Amino acid sequence: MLDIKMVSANPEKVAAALAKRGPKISLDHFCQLDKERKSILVQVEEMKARRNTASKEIGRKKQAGEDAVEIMAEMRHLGDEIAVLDSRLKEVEENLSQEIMRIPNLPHESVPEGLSDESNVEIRRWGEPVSPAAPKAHWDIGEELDILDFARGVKISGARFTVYKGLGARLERAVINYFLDMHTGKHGYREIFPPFMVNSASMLGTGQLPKFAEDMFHVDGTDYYLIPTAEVPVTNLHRDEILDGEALPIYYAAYSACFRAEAGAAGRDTRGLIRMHQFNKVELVKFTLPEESYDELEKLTANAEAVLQGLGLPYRVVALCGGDLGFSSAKTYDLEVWMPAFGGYREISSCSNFEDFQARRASIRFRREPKAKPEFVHTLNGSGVAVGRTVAAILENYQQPDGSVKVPEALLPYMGGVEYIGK
RNA sequence: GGAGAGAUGGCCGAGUAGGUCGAAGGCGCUCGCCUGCUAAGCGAGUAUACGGGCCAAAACCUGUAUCGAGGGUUCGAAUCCCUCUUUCUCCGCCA
Repeated sequence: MLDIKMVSANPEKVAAALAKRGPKISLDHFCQLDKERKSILVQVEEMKARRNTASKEIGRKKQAGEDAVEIMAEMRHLGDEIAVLDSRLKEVEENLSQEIMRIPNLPHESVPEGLSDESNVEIRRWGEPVSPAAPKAHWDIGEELDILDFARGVKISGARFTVYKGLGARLERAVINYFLDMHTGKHGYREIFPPFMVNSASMLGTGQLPKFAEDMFHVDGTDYYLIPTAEVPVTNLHRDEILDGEALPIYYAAYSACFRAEAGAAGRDTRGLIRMHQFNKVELVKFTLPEESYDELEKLTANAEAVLQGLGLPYRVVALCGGDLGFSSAKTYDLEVWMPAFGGYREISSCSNFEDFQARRASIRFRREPKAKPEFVHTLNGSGVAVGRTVAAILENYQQPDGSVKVPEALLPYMGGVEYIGK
């Protein structure tokens, strides 16, 4: 969330920055609530101050054996009035905090103008997209080789679930390990294996709640949600903490299964591994000094790119325009991998700098010096990268004329030396 | 799941017949003094949020709230009552 003080002091500036995201986001209601809150606060605090002095006076009188009945009666009235104002204040504050949580992050100045993904700007490409004459889609390859079983996924669970079998299951596991090993090795991230269910406070901390409840799976009768990404548990690791400035930046890499309801995606990507209710992902999360977060975003993106390069998968990097930017993000690069059967690039990673937007909501701070005032850290995260989509890309990019799939060299150690699937 | 005991400031730890307790004391930390350095010693200071004084900040002054969270009783609650969360110990169950 944004800083309430900052918004209320510069509503025009904030509105102008938000305009980049598209349809006007009105701040009028927010400003009005903020004003109301302050005026009630001034009144009620003055009344409480009076009550506090009077209460002390009563205590003093009683100890001195004097009569205090009159003041006590007076204070009873005042107490009633305070109660009324307090409850109104609470109501206003609740509305205000809902209102501030509804306002998205301000896009960074470098974010391209534009309202749809068509305005996203390609930054660079890596690798030569090569497609066989008649490329097969990964779901056909997977079924022909009997390593993906969509029909049985539907039977035992439902649409958007699949079963990996044999070398398919092994390939998925190999990719996970390859990613983790590269990030925790060469790239210097600390490995985290988080819970796959978190409480609502964590979901609020990273911004999935209150706005996006319908995108998640909730465990009935509990306060638990299935995580849509490891970003949630890993970023919340330091919720309500004050970190030592010396410890920054902190780099975490986490594998997790991810669960998404995909409400509103009916009919999209119904075949294959692209859009599942459950998928695997290795996520990169950083906590950094504010002045370093944009450098760190570049490095984070490069780290995500490195695994695609290591696998020899062609991809491109795209800077999201204002209209395509996620709610909490100030700037995002998407990595899109080449999918031969699709004949185009598909998103496989999203790397974002949230600046202090998540940190403020989750109260993640640091001190530059031991006695210095706490400041909010900047948080970043990026997929490093989506595993299911990577497997899909491998199947399509490494398909052979004889129907088999060549295993990328980097994965050989993880595949027990198997060089081809289906041979 | 059952029984019992806890949850206080950066840390440790007082504080239950409700009143001057934002909270003793200690440690740590900061600044100053002092001893030729160090150690010891002396003095002062040392929470956060949100308001107001000054709608340009900082500093300062001041108010309110905060002793796990929420609610209640009361003129007044760290202290009493209720609910919840959580930690520890024991029992049961389980991977």
